Amino acid sequence: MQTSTTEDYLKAIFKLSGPTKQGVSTNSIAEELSTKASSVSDMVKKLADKGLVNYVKYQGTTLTSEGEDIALHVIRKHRLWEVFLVEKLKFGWDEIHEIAEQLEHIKSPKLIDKLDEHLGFPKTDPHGDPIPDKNGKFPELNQYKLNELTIGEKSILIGVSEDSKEFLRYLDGINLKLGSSIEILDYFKFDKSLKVKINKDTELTFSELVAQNLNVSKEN
Amino acid sequence: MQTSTTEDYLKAIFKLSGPTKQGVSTNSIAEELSTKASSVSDMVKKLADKGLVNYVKYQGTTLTSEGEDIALHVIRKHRLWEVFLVEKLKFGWDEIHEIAEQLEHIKSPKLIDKLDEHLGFPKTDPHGDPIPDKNGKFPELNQYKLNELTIGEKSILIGVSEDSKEFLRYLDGINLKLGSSIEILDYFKFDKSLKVKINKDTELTFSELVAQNLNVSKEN
DNA sequence: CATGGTATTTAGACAAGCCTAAATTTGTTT
DNA sequence: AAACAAATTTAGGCTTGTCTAAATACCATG
Repeated sequence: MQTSTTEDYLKAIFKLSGPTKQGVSTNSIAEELSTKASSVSDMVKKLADKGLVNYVKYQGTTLTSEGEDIALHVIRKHRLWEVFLVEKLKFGWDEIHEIAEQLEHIKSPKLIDKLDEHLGFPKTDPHGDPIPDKNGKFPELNQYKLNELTIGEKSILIGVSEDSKEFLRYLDGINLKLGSSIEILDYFKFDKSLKVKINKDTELTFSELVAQNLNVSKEN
Repeated sequence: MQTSTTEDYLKAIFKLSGPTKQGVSTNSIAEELSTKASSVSDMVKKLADKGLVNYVKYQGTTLTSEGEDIALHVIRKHRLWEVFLVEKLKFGWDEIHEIAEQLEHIKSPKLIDKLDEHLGFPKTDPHGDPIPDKNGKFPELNQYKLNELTIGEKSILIGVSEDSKEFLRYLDGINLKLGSSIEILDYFKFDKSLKVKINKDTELTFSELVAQNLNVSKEN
């Protein structure tokens, strides 16, 4: 059984790996977890000893399949608890993250299965993020964050995860609406920004932050 | 904010203090928490430094009012989660303790108040134990464990917390039924056993374990 | 291809809690 | 009152995960 710190590291590495499963830098893990690079260096060595990550000095970290499995189960728990907090306890969607950060570490497989049932086997959390099933498989949703797509894929905007006025005005300004098409032209690893073509005519660049908040369906 | 270890110590000391709020021995805390007396010695010193317990070497430990307040809030959380597990998730009453042991350490006052509301402000947990309110006050229930009474008090049996065949047959054997009267004649500190008079005619002795499982109303 | 800057790792410490073994206090028994 | 047993505390160490400071590796730029 893992400590909650171990679970936090695996979850952070999973999140930072992105869909391409690239190696994750020590510094990025440190930033994600609000800790120091030296602590991360120590820790990933220990995780590697336990077979949860692949780690080569100076070359970044990836999850092993066992590590990924644990990360997916933690994400499952986090997202199910978020559904509970919003649906049953009537929390606002902006208050639930840090509570779910704690609840996700509760150890009891039976608890989480019963919670899943109690909630009616939801497929997504209150932010629209997909909830892995008990085997760690994501449901087939045809709903993605734009930054989960790869170069060349075409998609349709079906929603946003952020509803601040600033963000929505920005989308207006570039003429991006629900139903607009978005094609990924290029991906810049350095800042994770995306070059895209929208509405089949306009090329522009999205920062990672913008891309994360655009929910799309892949076009077949 | 307290660590969950601190909360566990305070809860254990509260439980062991009993209604008389007697000083608690190092060894009894160690046993309650499945740890060693030397660890307890260390820890109560630290708790005393933080103002949560009164500790005099070789003379036992009591809670300060601040320590008691924390203990009562942990108990509140534990019992509310137990209600949730049984009422909402349909757990059996025998499976919930260790899950609640984890859930009781979740930090979020708002969470616990919303949970309380969601559950309809229950006054007792699935074992019949009273749930302190958000100020740490126990509800007035006129329902007690027999071992919470003091010498001289008279009571009526209204329920049992343990429903094994062995226990129920034992009660039959001494002619103790719902509605029977029980008067506390004496209390033996050494093994926490009670000398009682039942049905206004028969004197006998209950072990602590038996007394804990007899729920009574005080007679006015 | 040398050099400087950034990323990363190592070295050495620290706090929280736990342990075993040894010392000390308390309290009981004669 | 002495001596022994039980309870308790102290001493010294261990693990997990953290930190700062110093050393080292990588890489881009000139």
